[in-house]
Amino acid sequence: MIFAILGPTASGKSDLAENIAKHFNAEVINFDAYQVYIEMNKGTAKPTKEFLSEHPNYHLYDFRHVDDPYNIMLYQKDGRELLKKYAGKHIVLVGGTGLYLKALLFDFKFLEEEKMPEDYLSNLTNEELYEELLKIDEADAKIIGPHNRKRLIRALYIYKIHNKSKTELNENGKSNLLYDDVVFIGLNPDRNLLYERINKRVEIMFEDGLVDEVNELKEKFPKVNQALQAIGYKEFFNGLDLESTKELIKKNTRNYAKRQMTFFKHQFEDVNWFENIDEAYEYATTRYR
RNA sequence: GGAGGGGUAGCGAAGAGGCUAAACGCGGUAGACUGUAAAUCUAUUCCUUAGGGUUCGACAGUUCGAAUCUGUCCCCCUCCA
Repeated sequence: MIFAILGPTASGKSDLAENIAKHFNAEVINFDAYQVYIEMNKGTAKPTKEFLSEHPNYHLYDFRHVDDPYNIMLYQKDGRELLKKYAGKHIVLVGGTGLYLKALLFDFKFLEEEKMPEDYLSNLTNEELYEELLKIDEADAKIIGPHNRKRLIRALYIYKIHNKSKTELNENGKSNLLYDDVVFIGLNPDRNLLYERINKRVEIMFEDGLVDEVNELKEKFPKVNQALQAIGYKEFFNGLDLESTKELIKKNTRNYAKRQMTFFKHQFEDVNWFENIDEAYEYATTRYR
């Protein structure tokens, strides 16, 4: 069985995964875009290094340096290799990056490509980018909208290097589930409760030394920017005092949790939703063996 | 006690007779999503059975018409005593 555990941040996914993995003696594979980085610990709520070293069945955590950015294609490749390797065993997938999970389990195809230059099309205005994409791929342009600069540029870059529009390219990789033994288990705690837990968690991150970790990161990797877009890190660059920074992190995390729910609710079918981890655990362990 | 300034939607804040259910920001809610995804972007936010109904500290006025003008009252802030 492949148990895919999804839900917003601070919903209890990690605990649930740990319990289910223990019960089934399963391999655990992460699908969280930021827990892959070695230098990011406190702010990502990653399992501790001690825990990971004692649990060799945990995969795709803490293995990548922040100056060597990871991406969805690499994730898909690494993840699928692991799924193949442990095909005979129970597997637990946990994480918060819905798109990574989709790319792993569904029929998404990624072509080899050069990294997009940082300043690609930076001379064009949003309107010009939008007009350009409308000509090439009207459907995608309409989905992206005229203000979503980052994704407009990406769509145009795809066309430039692959000579096909995003819509054309995605045709061969529709939303077909590639594995037939996947059980989706979703955690959806009461919103107020979730927000309380998020607030509390951020407090604990600060107590645990998040500030030191961020300072160290800034010092060691002054040029890294991808990793520092993460919530719990980017807020330290706003020139705010510590208390305001903390409140901003709480707010951004709450907003993020909401976005995660939207993605999981709408991008995955056949999810068994639970309000708390006990019900979810009960479901997983009594229904499957 | 004296002199000023102010009370506007969940919060901050514009508006100084009709174009105002009230700009804008924040927060909230809903949504989009195929290579930066903890990213990026969109919609909505007084109530509503969608026809309307109640709003700008309270009450009473002026006016065809008031958040905007007048009076009284209640709060808040600053300065002088």
